[in-house]
Amino acid sequence: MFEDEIVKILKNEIKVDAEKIRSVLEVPPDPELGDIAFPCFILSKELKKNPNQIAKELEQEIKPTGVIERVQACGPYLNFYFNNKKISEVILKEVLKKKEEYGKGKKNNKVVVVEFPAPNTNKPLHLGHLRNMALGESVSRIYEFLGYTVKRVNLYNDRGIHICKSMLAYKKWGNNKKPNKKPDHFVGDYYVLFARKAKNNPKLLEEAQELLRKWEKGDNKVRALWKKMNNWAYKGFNETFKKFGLKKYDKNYYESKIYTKGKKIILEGLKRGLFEKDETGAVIVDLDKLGKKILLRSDGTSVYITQDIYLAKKKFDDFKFDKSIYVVGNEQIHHFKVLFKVLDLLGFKFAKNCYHLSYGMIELPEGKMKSREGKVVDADDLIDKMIELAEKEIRKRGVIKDEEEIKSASERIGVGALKYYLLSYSASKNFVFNPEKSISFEGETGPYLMYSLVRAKKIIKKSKKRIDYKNIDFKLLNSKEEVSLIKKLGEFPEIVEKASKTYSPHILCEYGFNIANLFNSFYENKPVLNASDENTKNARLMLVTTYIYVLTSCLTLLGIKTVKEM
RNA sequence: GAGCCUGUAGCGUAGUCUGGAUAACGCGGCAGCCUUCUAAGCUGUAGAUCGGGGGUUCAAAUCCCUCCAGGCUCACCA
Repeated sequence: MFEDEIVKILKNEIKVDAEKIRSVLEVPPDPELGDIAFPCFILSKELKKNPNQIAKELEQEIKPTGVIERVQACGPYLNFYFNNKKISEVILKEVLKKKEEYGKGKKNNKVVVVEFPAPNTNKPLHLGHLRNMALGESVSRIYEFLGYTVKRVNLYNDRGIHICKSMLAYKKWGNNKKPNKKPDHFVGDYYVLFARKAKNNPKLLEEAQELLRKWEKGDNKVRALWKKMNNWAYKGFNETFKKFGLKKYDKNYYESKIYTKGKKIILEGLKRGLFEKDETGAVIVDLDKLGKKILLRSDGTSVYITQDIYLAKKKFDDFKFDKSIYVVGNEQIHHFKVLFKVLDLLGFKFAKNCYHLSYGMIELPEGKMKSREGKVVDADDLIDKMIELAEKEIRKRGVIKDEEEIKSASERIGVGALKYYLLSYSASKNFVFNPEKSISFEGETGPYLMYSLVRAKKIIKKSKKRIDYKNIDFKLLNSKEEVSLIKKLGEFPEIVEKASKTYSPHILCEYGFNIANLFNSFYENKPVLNASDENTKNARLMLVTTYIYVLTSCLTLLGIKTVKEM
């Protein structure tokens, strides 16, 4: 926020371009050492002096101006100290003026398409989907916040042999029953049943394949069953999406509608000599380091990537996106490299704006999740368990009395804890999920941030009277608790920017925890309502108010809902 | 065989892109703090040869090489 001033000052003293100066500026490891440091190493070669001496000389020559109060050499570093009163004034006034808009980007005309979580319709969602959804939703919100128009899309893998398996099991043993439980779970049960029965009866797989052939021919009965079961799946998914706090999808794509498409694009590419035909008649592309890839089978039918090529173009036609983000697990890294390369070969300009946001797998202490064997952490079960645990904690504390409020707060706290947990890892990391130990409500967790917000809000609520923030004496906010919190609040806009550029919600998790942590120290040590005098009280109230705006924004970007009390 | 990802206190992670000051945070230990705005909180303390080994550099968790361990992937599965 204030680095420009330092760059300007240094530029007058040394012959290094602004860009370079800015890039080496850093935040000292200890606040005692100042706010911004300029390491003088880069000058020592050119000036043939040791950096300590350079720092000393610069210290003599530079006269503090503006928000800079003091310049001090410390070894090879030249440390700049801000005038706390001045930067407090700038930051707090800025937040208070913009309120929930603080850190927001100006509305631009750019469109970002985010695809997630692309489930199969033969079984319910699991923990992996929750990680996917938490990431997809958060990234969507971050881009929206920065002024982009975000289109959330989902792709349903609604056809294929796996779907036919659950269909067959239902046909054989379902007795035409209607779901007596959450409908996607009902469907999933038949998928597991199929796997169990097929273990001792290989003929079942043949039957499922026969079912798939009938489906492809458009057999009325098979299609009707397929529709019925898929609708159960969708109904169940939608409940989970809602419970997990996803915003509505702008568009759903269905594999059944596109799985034969894309052929035309490939054949045109073949005509233009981009691809070749092998001796069997299959269309292939040689991508050098990425290897070869079949684009059309020898019988002329599409493979998976064929429809993905079609879908990529369809998305572009539908939304004219400036960026298209695929939230998909890291086992498909190679697939997306190939996809984007082929799109590029085909001459689609949007190819370079496609991004695969890949994330690591979640394993259980006993090993990988296997849905066929029912060895999964089910999404709904986990969400429900979190909500239950949250409710237990709420009742233990007894702050909330109203039953409706308890229910609503349990949901928000349980889901908030889960989301924070899933988002706090860098996406690329695999991790082991331990149901007993993984998610807690204390320490660096979602509820920690939520609780800190509740305390802040309570202060404002209790203060009752409206405060005139025009006549605040900012030098009263001079304790280390206050100053460090204010400085951190000032970082919010750049933090959001960084999170968007690197598709990294975990940066916001960490930031939210940092400000909550600083606020809690402030809360512990600096009474607001019982401050020693009225001016101090008002200044602190202003700080609390701005904190509420920033933390609320931060939580919203993570997809975490807030509560009034807890 | 090749490519990509991961390896940081007992445990879980951030920091690696863009090299800089005593490697940061949470959990768990240990020692404290509720007559004062909600203790889902706060304070203090112990705990790390940053997977191993080389190299580059004034300076390496960070860059390069190499080895080890785990995961994922490599043309008609999705």
